[in-house]
Amino acid sequence: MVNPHELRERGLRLTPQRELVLAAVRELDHATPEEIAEKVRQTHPGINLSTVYRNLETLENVGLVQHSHLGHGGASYHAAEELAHLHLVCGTCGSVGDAPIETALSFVNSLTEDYGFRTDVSHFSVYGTCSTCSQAELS
Amino acid sequence: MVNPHELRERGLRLTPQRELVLAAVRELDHATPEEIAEKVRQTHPGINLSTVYRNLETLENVGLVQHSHLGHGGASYHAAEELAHLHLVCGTCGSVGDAPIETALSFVNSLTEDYGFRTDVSHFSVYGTCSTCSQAELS
DNA sequence: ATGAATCTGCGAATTATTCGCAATTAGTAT
DNA sequence: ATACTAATTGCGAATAATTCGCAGATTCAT
Repeated sequence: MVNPHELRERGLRLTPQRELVLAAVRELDHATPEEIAEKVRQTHPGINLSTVYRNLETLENVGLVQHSHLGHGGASYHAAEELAHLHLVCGTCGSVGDAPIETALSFVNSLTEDYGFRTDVSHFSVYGTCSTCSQAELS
Repeated sequence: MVNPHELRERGLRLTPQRELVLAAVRELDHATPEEIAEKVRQTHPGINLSTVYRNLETLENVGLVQHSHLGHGGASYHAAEELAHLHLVCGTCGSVGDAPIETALSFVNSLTEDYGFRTDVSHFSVYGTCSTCSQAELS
């Protein structure tokens, strides 16, 4: 899951913790630091939460992982190579749906044209009500 | 600034703290609970931060105020009657720009059509890089 | 004026994240 | 292999933001 060279090439040391954090991010997809720590503990029970936070930051700095802000505000991490997509966060049930990034293309383009604002699509979140909860409201 | 009846009509008691919190939200526009407390303290020095939090929640429940999540995650409150607009949050300098809600209209519509997802535009945030920071990057 | 329910203040509890520091470890030079 | 330096880890404490419990105060209907 983790090629030692991808870390060394970016000037990072190869530690078991770091490799496991990266592997966990890749396996879990959109996980909180706490969830990532949980996953890592399956093979490395002693890992400290601070170490997870620090490695996430380090891995993000070298471009191997990214984070996005979903509903509540707590950051959620995913592998950089993962296809970027939109997050549809339901404020009622808390579910997070996905939509292809192309859906936002013309919207993103108009922000660039009109305001010079370059939207970071991977960091982008949409809040609202999912179809399930919308229907439940009617009854 | 605050008509007593708007609170009573919604089943809320009229307390100085509550009125001041609502007035502060209306004056400040997009303020954090801490900033709102600060404002209220100008006329009511003793107000407790918990009271501010509780009143914001109460006022939101009856539809007088709303909150949105900007950059970092901390909630920001504004009056419900305020014109809704998009927030363009710059991840580099932290500035928050505005754009008219119409910019997102077709985007919002396609989410509804394709996914049944009803986007809550007032809760909507766009992350990216503002034009100033974009230009600074080039040098 | 009285009473019940609502609010407030206060301090403690939570949750999420960061920090300082000493001990350990990885990678490099010998 | 050995030794050295800098990066990294674990740990516990520090912060920051928010929530909670509870006792006393206040609002509002009677």
